[in-house]
Amino acid sequence: MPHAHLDAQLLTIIAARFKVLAEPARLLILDTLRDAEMTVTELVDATALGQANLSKHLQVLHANGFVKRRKDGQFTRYAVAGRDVFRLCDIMCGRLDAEAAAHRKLVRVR
Amino acid sequence: MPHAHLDAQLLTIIAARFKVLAEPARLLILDTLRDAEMTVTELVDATALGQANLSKHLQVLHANGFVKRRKDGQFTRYAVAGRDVFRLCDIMCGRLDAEAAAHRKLVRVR
DNA sequence: CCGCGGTATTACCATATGAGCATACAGTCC
DNA sequence: GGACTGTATGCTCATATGGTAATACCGCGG
Repeated sequence: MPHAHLDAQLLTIIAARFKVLAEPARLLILDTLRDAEMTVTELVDATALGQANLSKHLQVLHANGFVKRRKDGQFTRYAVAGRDVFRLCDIMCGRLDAEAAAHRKLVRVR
Repeated sequence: MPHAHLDAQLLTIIAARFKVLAEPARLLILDTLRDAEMTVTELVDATALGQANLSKHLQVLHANGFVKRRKDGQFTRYAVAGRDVFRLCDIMCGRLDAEAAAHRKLVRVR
């Protein structure tokens, strides 16, 4: 059967989620957290982002369910909430690869 | 083996791609084009977006490889370039479903 | 209790971008 | 060629948002 079209309101919500990932800094944070739980300070060191900036991005990521956090004394330890984020990035990268290949084919007509 | 971390420049490119999808209007366009090739005017009717606005969004979608276009006389017929866009949306929707379910579980403690 | 390190928040600026209008451009038919 | 339809492009405005500095908050150790 044909696909049911999406409601306008749902589209807005989905767009908002994509917007969270539409930011190099946030992708960097997610990539840095890929295999390890880290504190904010550790992230500051690892990413070279400002502390306030980082903290705000972490709030956004958390509010949208991309990272989970855990209070540990005076520290806050962040980790990615699920692997599907990376699946999204992988698909995007796949698109980039395909385009790059197509480009090469156009340029080098051998 | 552990995953290789992504280059900052690549992250910027990926973010730019996500940004294209971070817009309800563009998602609406893609959804409208899901199963059919359409002209700009048809899209204006189907989406209730302004013509100029629509045309600009189509340029963005095309520049980023999400739609392909075909000149047909004085018409320009647009179509989705690949199905992977919908895979991206499906993953996002899956996330939303999971959160909704978790919410219900929290609210209705039965 | 007080200072301190770790984190979150607020205020501010600069920038980016979506919407809409007007207009330019292109192809078709008379 | 001129009028008309279809599409793209500039321009302007309003808004949203990322970066940063200053500061508030919070838990811990002395």
